[in-house]
Amino acid sequence: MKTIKDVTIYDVAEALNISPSTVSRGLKDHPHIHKETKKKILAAAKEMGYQQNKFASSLRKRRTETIGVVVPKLNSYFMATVISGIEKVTNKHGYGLIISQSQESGKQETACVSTLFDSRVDGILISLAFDTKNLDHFDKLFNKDIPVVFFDRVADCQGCMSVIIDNYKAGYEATAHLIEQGCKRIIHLGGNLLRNVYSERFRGYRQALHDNGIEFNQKLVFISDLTEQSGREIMIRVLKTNLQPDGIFAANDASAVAAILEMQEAGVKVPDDIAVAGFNNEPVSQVIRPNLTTVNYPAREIGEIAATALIDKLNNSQSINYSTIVLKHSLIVRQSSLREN
Amino acid sequence: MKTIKDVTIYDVAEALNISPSTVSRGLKDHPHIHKETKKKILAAAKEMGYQQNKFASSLRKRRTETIGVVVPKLNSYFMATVISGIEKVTNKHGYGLIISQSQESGKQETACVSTLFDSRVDGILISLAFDTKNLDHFDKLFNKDIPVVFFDRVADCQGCMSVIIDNYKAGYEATAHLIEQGCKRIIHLGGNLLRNVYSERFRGYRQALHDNGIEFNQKLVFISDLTEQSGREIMIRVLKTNLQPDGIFAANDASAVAAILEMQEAGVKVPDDIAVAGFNNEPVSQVIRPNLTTVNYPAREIGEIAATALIDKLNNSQSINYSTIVLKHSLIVRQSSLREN
DNA sequence: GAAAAATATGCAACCGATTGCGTAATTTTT
DNA sequence: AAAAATTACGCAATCGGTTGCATATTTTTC
Repeated sequence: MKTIKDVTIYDVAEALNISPSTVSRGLKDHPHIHKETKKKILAAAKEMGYQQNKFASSLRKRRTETIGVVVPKLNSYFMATVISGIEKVTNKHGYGLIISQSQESGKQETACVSTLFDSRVDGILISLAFDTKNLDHFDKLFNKDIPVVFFDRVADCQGCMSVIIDNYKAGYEATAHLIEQGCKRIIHLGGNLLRNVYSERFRGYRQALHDNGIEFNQKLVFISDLTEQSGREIMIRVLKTNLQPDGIFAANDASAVAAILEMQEAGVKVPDDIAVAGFNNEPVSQVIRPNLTTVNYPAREIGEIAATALIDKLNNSQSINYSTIVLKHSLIVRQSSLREN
Repeated sequence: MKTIKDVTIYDVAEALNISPSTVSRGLKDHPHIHKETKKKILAAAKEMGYQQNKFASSLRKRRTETIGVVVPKLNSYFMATVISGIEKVTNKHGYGLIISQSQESGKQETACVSTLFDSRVDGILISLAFDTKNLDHFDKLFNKDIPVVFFDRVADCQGCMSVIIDNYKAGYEATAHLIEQGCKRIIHLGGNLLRNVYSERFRGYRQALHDNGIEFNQKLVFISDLTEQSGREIMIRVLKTNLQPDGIFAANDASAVAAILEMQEAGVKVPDDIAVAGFNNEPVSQVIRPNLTTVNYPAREIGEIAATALIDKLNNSQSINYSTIVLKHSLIVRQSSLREN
């Protein structure tokens, strides 16, 4: 066994002939320690290869300097980018990150939150699973005043923060744009309406129809898990009916792309027969021909801001308790919806 | 302040009128504890809402039950999928995960490893940055017998494990396939040759040329960072020269897709004028028209296996010390390289 | 120049789980 | 029935940093 003994503050204290408490305080720049003493401590610590033991510290301080993250799925461009943003911020502030996936299942989500709780994370960043119905699994956290920041797929709950975009407005804009291009029978490919992002986009869709004197038709709305698979299946079904859509507003790019591919195979022309708009501005939107009109979603910023908000809260519990941060989005118009006028 | 006191083994011990050590042992199924006693302990612990304090445990056991992960970039489909696989395994075994990004920089990588070391992770999973030149930054870990498992972008070092695919063979197969389709002047879009994955793919490319009596031409090789951006720029340059390529073997899908898009804009026909093969089988390969021929890379499996190997090593340090695990890949032939014969 | 205040350092009790060793109770062996 | 082995449990030290309070030293105040 090669378990080399680590250097502790006791070793440093002994080397300098001072007490461990002074070393501890010196290391963290405590105001009561003399400048010269601090210098000596820092120098000795460095030379001896001292390395703080975080457990001892956590044990005593009752803080782990670790943040838990729960996302529905890791392997989407959007989520990976959000996490990339989170990591950047937390890393800069010396926090560790524990990442887990709910796999779009409320049950799994409960398990993830529970595990993070058991790991005593200082706070949690979360985007809800498809079928999460209530927030009971957060009670443990609330009871212990562990802050929770929701991003993207958020929930109403008092005292916790949310980082989102205005999904209603974005849905409205996308739909209005399609209408402007002459669409009158617009299909909506939506996600589970339990989730704010999807219900809001849907609401925007309906309102845009209404404001432009188009009657809402429930038959044109398809709710699914928004996977490529589902997009294809729905499109196959649609093309067999006589719904005769002339536009599609999809709640994500994956299903929009799937729909386009399926239409092209069936000989339907995009955008002339059917114009399409997606959501998220994933890279694939610029690969598909015609390029996909979509809503730009500031993924990295969402991650950065959510993480910053959480850390802020942790460092300064009486900080401003804003409940919601809304980031800017923008409609990116590309060929998939642009018709010659 | 609402810092509610946690339930400890002392509380449980007191409630049952036994000693804390017995509670501790009972909780982890120690063989010296009576069955009935264990039952009582478990029941009481559950009822009282006992929750293990991992720091106290880590402090004493000198283990964190946490694994560090370093990847070049998080926001690629490939990496996100690998991590998804890692998370699945580590989560099942009760390990936490600390994820960090080197951003393809050796310097950043050193910082990441150092931070993970300071966090006392039990082991590390890593895929090397583009320009990592040596393994000095792992010395700390080696000195303390902290196991390191490399995946995808690996390095030679004694005593550590690697999880990869046979990149040489894959490169060979992709190139041979293009040759079979009649290509004679095949461009190679490669990555930094410091990294095994790219040098091996390149080696496969050369060998396939050689075995088919085609002379290697350095002018047809373009080394870059393999971003979409680079792919486009290189292609623009190529189309201005009189290199007259009739095939492209790209070391990843992103650059292959970029090349195709650029060619299509220039009126070059894929695959008839130039046939294309990529690498990784990212989702985008099935969106681009024509669909991209590529090498299927078992990303999730790589993550799962690397994590399993590491945990195995942690739980059983005298476990079999295989140095390398090679997973199966497969060439997926699609329209981008298929010509009418 | 004595009292008060400010500055600098040390003492020792934590935080909560783990574990080597000792002891008591029970069972097995001879 | 005595000795040995096994089983079940408790004692108390330990992991290493933190922090309230006490003490020592220096500076400021009147």
